[in-house]
Amino acid sequence: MSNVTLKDIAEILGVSVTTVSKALKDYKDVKKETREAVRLLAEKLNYKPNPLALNLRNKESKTIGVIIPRIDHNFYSNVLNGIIEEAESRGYLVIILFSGDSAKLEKEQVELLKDKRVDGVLVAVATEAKEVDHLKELMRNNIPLVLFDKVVEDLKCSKVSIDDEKAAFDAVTYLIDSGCGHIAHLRGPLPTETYTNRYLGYKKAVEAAEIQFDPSLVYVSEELSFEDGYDLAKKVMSEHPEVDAIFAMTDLVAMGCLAFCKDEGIKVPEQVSIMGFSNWFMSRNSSPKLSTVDQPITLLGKEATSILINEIKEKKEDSRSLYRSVKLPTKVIARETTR
Amino acid sequence: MSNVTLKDIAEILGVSVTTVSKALKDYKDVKKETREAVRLLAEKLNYKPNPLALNLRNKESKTIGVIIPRIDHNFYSNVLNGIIEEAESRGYLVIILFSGDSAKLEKEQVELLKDKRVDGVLVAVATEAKEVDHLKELMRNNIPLVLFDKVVEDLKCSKVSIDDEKAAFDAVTYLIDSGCGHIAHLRGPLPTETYTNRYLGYKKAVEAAEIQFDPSLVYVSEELSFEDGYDLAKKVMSEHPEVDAIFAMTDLVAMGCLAFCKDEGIKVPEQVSIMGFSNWFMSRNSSPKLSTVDQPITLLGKEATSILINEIKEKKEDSRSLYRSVKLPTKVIARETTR
DNA sequence: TTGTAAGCGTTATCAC
DNA sequence: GTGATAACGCTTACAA
Repeated sequence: MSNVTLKDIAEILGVSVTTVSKALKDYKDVKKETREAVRLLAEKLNYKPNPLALNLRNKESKTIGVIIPRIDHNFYSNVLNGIIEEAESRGYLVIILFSGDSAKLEKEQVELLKDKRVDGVLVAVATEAKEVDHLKELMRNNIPLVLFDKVVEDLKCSKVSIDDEKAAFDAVTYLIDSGCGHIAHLRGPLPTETYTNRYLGYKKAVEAAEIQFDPSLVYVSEELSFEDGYDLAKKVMSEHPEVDAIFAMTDLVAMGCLAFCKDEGIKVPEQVSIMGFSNWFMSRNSSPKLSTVDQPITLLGKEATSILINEIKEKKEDSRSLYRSVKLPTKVIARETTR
Repeated sequence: MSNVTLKDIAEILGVSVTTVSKALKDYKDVKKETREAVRLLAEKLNYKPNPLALNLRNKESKTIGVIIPRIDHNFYSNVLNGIIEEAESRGYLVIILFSGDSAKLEKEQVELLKDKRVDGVLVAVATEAKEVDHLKELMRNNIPLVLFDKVVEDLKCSKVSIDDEKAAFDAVTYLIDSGCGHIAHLRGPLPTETYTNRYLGYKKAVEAAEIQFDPSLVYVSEELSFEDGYDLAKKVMSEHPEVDAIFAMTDLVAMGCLAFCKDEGIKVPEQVSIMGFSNWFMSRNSSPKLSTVDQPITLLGKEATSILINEIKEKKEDSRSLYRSVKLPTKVIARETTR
């Protein structure tokens, strides 16, 4: 059986609880033999300190909370991978809650975590979350907070995200360098910063190459779905037959484009290059294999967690440092849908 | 600010902590006015009981632990969806740990959860886990345990899984009913029960239709990858040109088969029907759209969690009931790769 | 070198 | 009606 307490050990050995506690923590003021005896018995009884008691005494839970919009999405499950690994290796447990991309639910989850006394919180803010009062409230309560993925600029806390603008810039520059001059861009819904940044990168790359920027080459996919990609590719090709490259803001949409081209007998990449975004594992399984942009997703989770835990430690030592803002670099993966 | 305690309220009101506690819990033996006053102030100060203290007192953590092989896999992230939702709605938080399909790591994670005093544990056992001593140890410690997905038969605890055998039986029967008589089966690696059950379902369906069972029509995919599907389809068609249907144990492999057929100009489903398994979201995005078997994955998570929490409650009341063993039913989704 | 006592926040028990 | 006390398991001044 388990659940051995200090008291149990103390009673068996006929010493006080204090002594047992000290012996186990290598206090110098306990006699060698006593210490040995205690350790031996503790080992034998498989003593493990009760974290519930420690939590209460130390006013910490050794737990961090994570709020993400959803989990059935490759991006977030990979981030979680990094978060959980990093947290575990540093002695923290992770509690996961979903916001379902609803500002209201996000607020409730923050509340729940606060009430549960987690030591710190990691949030990928909901798409529709404009208000950040609940996050400010967290900080007012002196609970370390780190934002990741979707980031709110005017909130004074650490942030970790992908450098979407540069990623898109690099991807489009790659297309241009490979000889494409009429590049269409399929972007995501407007209010989302991620997609706006990718769009901005596209625009800058085009302009940097001294190609006239043509707004009519930018299309919006609302659903970010395979079907959207298929339909939009059709639209692009009929409205702009001169197009020789499509840069889609996510792989699934790019694969829709690819399917359309195959169905229409449009040669990829000879006639039209296709560049995706995310390096989703399925992108390796298309034929031709999709070129895309790789994001260090797991690293994103690790990094955010590492910063958060550092802030938790700093808080305990009253040595608060400046908030960090990290943008992780990406890499263009040229496979077979680009020249 | 937060972190208001009973003591704070008591001091302000000039009553004892006991009275405050009672007032807040609707004890009948506290005067109406006192109760009102306490509640009002508690509300105003936004008092929230400190769960760390409650945990210690009640010897429970209101937390359940989950061990899964990995998270970057559609199946497990969907299960987690169900687990977290159900747990949250019943007042429990969820801690997630990975086994990486390693028996050794799984053992360590179980240990960690035990030390952390979670109230119950949910495990999808690692593929290579043959030994279950660590799980037995949990039960010896009287910590409720529910197994899900991969299940170990000779362990006395509740289990929730998909009825793989019946699912495969139904899928293959569908193929037979649609006129296929030479059905190849692509199964997963041998020691895994899931794949063996699907294989058994395939075999039974064939035999039930009085078709001579031919072991050479069964192929093993070690990697469960798209490429495996592609290569295996090639092998099947060259070794058994008479084959008019392929039943693959997972959608990704089925999509590999489909890609091979397309490349070779084999008409699907006219010449060869293809049936996948899992109803992975991408299966809707192939052309033709993949027929498959839908599994109630999120429900699996919900169900396992519900049973676990019930057992936790029963344990508190010393009213242990029998272990439940649930097999969730599946559904054949006939799309365009079957007749 | 060892032990006593207080405290973390809560609640159940028993006096008053 | 109300409150003092003990207890959950652990740590740490402070005494002895």
